Amino acid sequence: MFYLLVQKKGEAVKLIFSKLYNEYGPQGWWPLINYSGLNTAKTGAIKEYHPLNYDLPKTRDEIYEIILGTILTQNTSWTSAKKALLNLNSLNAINPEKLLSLKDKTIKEAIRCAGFLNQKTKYIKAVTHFYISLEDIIPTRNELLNINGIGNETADSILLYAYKQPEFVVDTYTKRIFLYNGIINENDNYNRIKYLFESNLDPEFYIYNEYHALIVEHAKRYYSTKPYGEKDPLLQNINIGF
DNA sequence: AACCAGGACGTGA
DNA sequence: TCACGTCATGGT
Repeated sequence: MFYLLVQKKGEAVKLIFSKLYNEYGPQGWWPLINYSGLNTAKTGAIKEYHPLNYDLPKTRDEIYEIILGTILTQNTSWTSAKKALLNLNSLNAINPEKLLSLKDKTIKEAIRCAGFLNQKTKYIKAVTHFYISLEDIIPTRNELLNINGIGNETADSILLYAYKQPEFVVDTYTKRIFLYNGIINENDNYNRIKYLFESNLDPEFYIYNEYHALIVEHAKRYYSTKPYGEKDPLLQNINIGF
């Protein structure tokens, strides 16, 4: 009885991935300003997304840029977070040592546009000290969670997108889509939802990468204004038979 | 004018 | 564990 339900939820997880991928294609996450390789971006130019290129990030500063981005975009639109990153970039501060050489006030003004400037400045400095101490080692999830400012989603985002580790990222959009479609419950916590995905997908980082990015793309279209999901043309009635 | 944005922390049950 | 208030700014 329960087993059948679990199995159907697992099938839905797989089915929704293929539907989203067929609809939107590869998403090219995590966005990077001026990433290494390929063409020429001048200062301020943004190539940002890089579909089907799973080699990024390559450099130490590109990894660092993603870590900065995961904190800057907490409860904030990517548009705002990106502006903050561009401000930091114009200070040459998308580099851990350079960032720590800045005064708090300078950092705060640079990231003001992304909101929560006081706590995000603390968070960024904390993770930067940790990042320098790592010296090219891949951090563990618990190490990340012990840093002030890094919770479940940010830890998984860093592991998945900065370090290519197969850790599924669960965000508010994920909860919204899968709750609306009857695949999770209101009271399912972060790790339970994470397990639903990880136990039904091949543990490949590029699959988790695309799935989370596709969820965000789809949710921005149909799950941002209430009533959430009502106009979703793709997943409507996907839960029939549960 | 209220609501939302690619959340996390501190507190008190 | 878990619900709740708080953190800040920008766009719709």
